[in-house]
Amino acid sequence: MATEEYHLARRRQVADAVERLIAERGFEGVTMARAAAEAGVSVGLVQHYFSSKDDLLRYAYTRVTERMLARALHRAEELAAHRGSIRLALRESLAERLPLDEARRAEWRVAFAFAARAVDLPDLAAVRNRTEAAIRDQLAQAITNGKECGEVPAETDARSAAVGLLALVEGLGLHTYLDPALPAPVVLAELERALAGVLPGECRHYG
Amino acid sequence: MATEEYHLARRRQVADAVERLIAERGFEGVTMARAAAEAGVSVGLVQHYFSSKDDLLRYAYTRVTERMLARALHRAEELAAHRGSIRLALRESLAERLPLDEARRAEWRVAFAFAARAVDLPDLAAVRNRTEAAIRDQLAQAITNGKECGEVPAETDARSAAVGLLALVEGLGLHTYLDPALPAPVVLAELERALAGVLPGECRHYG
DNA sequence: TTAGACGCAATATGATCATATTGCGCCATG
DNA sequence: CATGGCGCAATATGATCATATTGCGTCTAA
Repeated sequence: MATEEYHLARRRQVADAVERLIAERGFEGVTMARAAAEAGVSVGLVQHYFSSKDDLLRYAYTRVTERMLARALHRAEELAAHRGSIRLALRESLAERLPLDEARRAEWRVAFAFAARAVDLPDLAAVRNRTEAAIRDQLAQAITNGKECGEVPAETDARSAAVGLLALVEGLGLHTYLDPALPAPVVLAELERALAGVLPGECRHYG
Repeated sequence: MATEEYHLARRRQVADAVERLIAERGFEGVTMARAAAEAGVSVGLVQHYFSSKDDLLRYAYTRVTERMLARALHRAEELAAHRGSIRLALRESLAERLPLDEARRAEWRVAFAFAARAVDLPDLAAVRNRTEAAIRDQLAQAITNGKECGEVPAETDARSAAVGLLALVEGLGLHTYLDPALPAPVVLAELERALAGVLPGECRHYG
């Protein structure tokens, strides 16, 4: 009965409830009692599986970032298989991080809430930095591939370019989320412009 | 004795204390009692001048954004007077918003803390959107000026470009602040690359 | 000179939370 | 059938806060 599998499932059950709470009421809306209620369990259970609230939050954030990363990797593989242009691949995977529809808005809100708290909580910052670095590597790899087939100028520093693209997407995300007056086409056009800056060429081979 | 001037000074005294608290302990570190202590006054005084904590925070944020905006305007005038290149002017005023030294880190932390809360508090979001729009206008104006003297291609949409540049700077700021492993030169280089994307030319006349 | 309003201090109130404590049912094992 | 430990539920504890209340000194104006 003490299966590890079972324990893991309970931890996830609570962590998922935390995500839902953040999406609905923001970070401030998360309390031990509410997390328990949302997960349909008792406060005692939550305490049993997490040594403190910080521990719970760190676990929940790790889950969020792992999911984001897994999606990025999956998408990269998918596109490698289909051999589309690198620029197209980058556009897709970057645009996916923008809060342009309700589902993405909810996800974005959760991820951003954690990022904002990471400014004060080094634990969360560490989780975040690890993930961002992995995503940057992913982007940098794609850009490097682009060099080989002429989509990207040889003198481009792939790692720097990845930093810039990722930062742009995060900034655009914040604006998009907060300012309903900002039209989505403008946001996407700016992403496109930035991509054009990095990948002036086009090619059909990938990887 | 009931001079308006006096009232204003007290309000500012408390609002400044709030800023210091955020810079030192983050948004969570702000309580009515601590704000009063930091300002060197009683809790009663704070309550007397602000109808609620939210009111106090909104006032403090308004002050922060007004200062940022005033600085942007001042810098624009300064550069118009000296007639440097527009690209130089944009670089300066954008780089200024990055947390690259301790003073800017503190300012950035305060501004970001408010922006993060703005996700949940529409009052703060309104304050923010107003300011961001003004700064974007400022940038857009500079870019438009660039068209007249050939620094900027005629087909560029100045407003869109401003959105992109501002978003990039905000994203770079977040990365810079959270990730000490990210070298400052890379961040500045990416800002430069983005500027090159918008202003491929150079010219010496401004305004 | 006194009535009252204003500016503020001190303290009370009550809500909310994270966490500590206690104990109970159930299952495995002896 | 004991017994002991594990998984949890229920509740207690104490801290922290925003805000309400109360009252006091001082300046103003009649």
